Order: sequence, then C-alpha cells, then structure tokens
Amino acid sequence: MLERKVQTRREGLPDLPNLDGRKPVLRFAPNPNGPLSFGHSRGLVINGQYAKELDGELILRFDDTDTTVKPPMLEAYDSIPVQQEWLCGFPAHRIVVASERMQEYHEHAELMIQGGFGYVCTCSAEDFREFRVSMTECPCRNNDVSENLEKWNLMNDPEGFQPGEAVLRVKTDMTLKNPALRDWPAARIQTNAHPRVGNKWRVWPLLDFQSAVEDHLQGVTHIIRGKDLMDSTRKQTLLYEHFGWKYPETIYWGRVKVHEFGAFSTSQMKKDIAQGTFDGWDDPRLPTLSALSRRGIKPESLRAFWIELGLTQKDIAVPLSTLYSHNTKAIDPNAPRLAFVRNAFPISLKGNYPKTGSISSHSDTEMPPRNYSIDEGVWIEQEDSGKPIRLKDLCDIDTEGNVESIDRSDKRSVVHWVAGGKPSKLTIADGQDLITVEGILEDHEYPVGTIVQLERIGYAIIEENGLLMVHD
RNA sequence: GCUCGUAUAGUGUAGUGGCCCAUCAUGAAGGCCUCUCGAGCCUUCGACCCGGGUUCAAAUCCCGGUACGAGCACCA
Repeated sequence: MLERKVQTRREGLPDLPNLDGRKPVLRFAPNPNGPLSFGHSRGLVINGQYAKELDGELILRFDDTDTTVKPPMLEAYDSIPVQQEWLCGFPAHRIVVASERMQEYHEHAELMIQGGFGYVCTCSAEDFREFRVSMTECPCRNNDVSENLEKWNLMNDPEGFQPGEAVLRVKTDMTLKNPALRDWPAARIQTNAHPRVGNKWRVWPLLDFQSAVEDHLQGVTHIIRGKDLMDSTRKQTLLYEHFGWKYPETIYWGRVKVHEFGAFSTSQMKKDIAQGTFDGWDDPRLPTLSALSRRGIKPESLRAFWIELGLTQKDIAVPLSTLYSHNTKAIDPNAPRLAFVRNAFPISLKGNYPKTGSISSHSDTEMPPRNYSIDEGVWIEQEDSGKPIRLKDLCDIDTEGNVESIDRSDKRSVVHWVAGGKPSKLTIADGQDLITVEGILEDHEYPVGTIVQLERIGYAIIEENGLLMVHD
C-alpha cells in the first residue's frame, strides 16, 4: 500500500530572497509626527523579526523631512524607540534621524545635478502635471549643469526662490509608460522651522530621494514595505541606476483594514486629543501602541498576529478578535479569576452552607486561592436573579435565596457572586464610545497593571481608578 | 484616464506542475473536562473568482474577462 506523504506547512515568515549568506540589514522608517500606532506595528514586527531570526540589523529611521504637511513632534523621537523595543523585544541596532543627515542629501542632490540626471524645475505644479500627462518635456529640463547649479543655489538662498517656485527633479524619461515615474521631484523648499534643526536648511528632500539615498548609505539589503510604495521602488530604482548603485531586494505587503479601528490618521488623532475628544494618546479607543499596551495587549500577541498574516500582497480585512485570540493565549495562564458583579442585586442566603472558605483562582496553576466570608448574603447580577441558580463553588439556591443543595444538584446555570467586595467600575472601549459599567468587585490585593479574568465577562486590567476591559 | 498589483473555506493563511477529493489558525456547531458565557482537549462544517489554452497531469504556467486595491503630491 502506498503511503501518502504528509503535507508540510511552512511556519513563520518566508525566507528572505537573495540573502546570499549576508546578514540582512532592514529598516523601519516612521514619520515622527506622532507616536506609533497599530498600523506601524506591522513594519516593526516583520522587519524586526527578520533581523532577529537572521542575526541581521534593524535600523529605526525617523523620516522627518516634512515640516509643513506632517510636522515632526518632538516627544515622538523619545517615545518611538521605547515602543519599538517594547514591541520587538530588542532595541534597534541603529537609529537614523533624517533631519540630521541633511548634509548627505544635499551632497547627493548636487552630485545628481553635476551628473546631469537632476535639474531644477521652475514650472508650477499645475503646469508640470500637464507635461506629465502629455509626456512632454518641461522647458527647464534641458538647462545645462551650470545653470542648474545656479538655480540650485537660488533654491537654498532665502533671497532666491520661494517655496513653490522651484523643485529639484530626477531626470528619468517623460515617455515612460507609468506616469508616476516621469521626472519625479526629489526636493523642495520649505521655510517652516524644523523642531530639531530649526532653519538650518531650506531645501528638503522628498521621501523618494531621501529614503533612496539613505538606504544606500546605510547598506540596507532588504526593504519590506506596503505595496502602495511599489512606484517608489520604481522611481528609486531609476535613481539608483543614475548613481550606479544596486537597489535592495524589495518585498511588499498589502493593505490591512481592521474594522474596529476605522480610519484614524495621526494628524486626526492629534487634533481630537487637543480638542478633548480623547484623553490622550493612550485613550483605550485609539489604535496607538500605548493604548493597546495599556489595554493589556502583549507585544508577543502583536508579533504572532502579524507573523501569521505574513507577507502576502493581498488587501485584507481582519477583525480585532484575531489579535485577541492570540492575546488570550498570552495572558490566560497568568490571569487570576475574580468576580465582578454588574448591576449588583443583593440576595440573602437562608439555610446551611459554608460561610467561609476558599476558591481556586485558576484552573491549572499554583495561584493562591481566594478566600471568602459571607455575612448574610451575596451580590449577584440582576440578570441572574429570579430563577434557581447555582452560586459557583458554593451552593444551589432557589429564587428566594433558600439553600437547596451544597453539591451541584442539577443543570441550572452556574453564576458568579461576590460576598463583601467593593464598588468598582469597568471601562470598555467600544469603537468611538467608552462604556462604563458599575458593579461590585470581589476583594483582592492584586496591584495596578495585573490582568485578571472577570468570571463570565472576560479579561480586564486593574487600573488606578477601576478596571479596564482587555477583551473577552 | 494612464500605470501597477492581488484573487484558496465566514476571516486569515500554507501550497511555486503530479505528494491536494488542498494545510494550519481563527470562526461556527456539537461533545468532554473544569462548579465561568473563560482555558484546555475531541469531533464536525466550510475554499482553489470566471472562461479559454499549454500539458499525460494545473490551485500552481499562459491568455482573456471580472472583482477588489494602490500609485500618478512641492506627504510619508
């Protein structure tokens, strides 16, 4: 009889292409215009994981060359590395700040002009858009090197060109099939002060130029990024050809939509926080890493989540429950059970039952048990009243609180209860809403930050002023 | 409009011409255990976008269609 071979399933991330025995150098380059969000975590996890598994390097790069549309936020330069380490489990091997590397970019811009593959264009954006669609060369394109150098100096001169009056372009080919690649802009004039380097520079590189030059200077071997940047790869490859460099291997992932997070942008969040719509960057409703961390989402859960999604170019929609199922595995073994009674309803017990005792805190660990002591009654949830129930680990009672049995006598529902306890509130982030549920929490001595499992409700983290729902 | 990309169960994912009447996870349904609507264990359900072609053989290669997504910024 023929034996059927067992199908093998690839685990984890696919191999990096064309590694050729090298140690990979990878990078993750956020804009420090705000703290890191869920969306950023993919790039961090994937790049970080490869660096770790293959004994390579992870570069954390601040792409802070826009002072106008997405101005950098100073605090982000400090918070991002902290969050990166939290998420990846190790600090980045190198940190590069683009605004501190401007000299390099300027030198390369000049090399580009001198090499005849870059030119200063003084056409308006609208005019150039027409040149681009009609595949015609703009009048500036054929200026000679000295003329371009002259105009380049005028771009850098406060007395010269003003913002919008001139840009530096990479000379590619105006008849290229892909309109995005036709003589793309490499640098523009910005006069707003940069929060870190002030007004030291006037001409700032655009992403495609800055990133391309920096990747080469840092020796990046593999770029892993969203497929929305496919045309960036093509643009940058054209630039690399001009410089005679070899472009790194590039891998793309598709768009991920998490329904529960809707459409948050860093700038919108910044605005809403300023207006008081949200309490801060760690408001539980926000998709920031600080909010997720506060909500008890573990970094290893985030890592498992992104690694499972892998590197397909498919655009996908994933429910948050997928992340939660990973998180449950991470937190359940260490989450002591605790009772929290919502809409507390008092019921006095009549009959014989053990008035003191202890109940286990977890099914399979050596966690210390919880002790209880009943005076004359317990709290149960309003919804559980009015029917015969079994008080979990205690006794069966009828609707009036008469004890019917100590042992479980039938299939009636098992209900949690609290003897004594303290009023507390459970905060639940539900989309754009923050729901607060009042209730009685069983006495405990767990410190702030402990993740507990509220019986029959779900996981919650203990905060200074109550409980914050993790997930169910 | 031009350009680029992707299409496997409800949701994700494995699979690069025969190991595939298709993997794993999640989900749903049922069961066991546990005195939670939790965890763990077991069972079940459920998919190769459509149409051609190449081939002895296609989820896998080619062509066309369709659907969805992205780029065409003096943002990243």
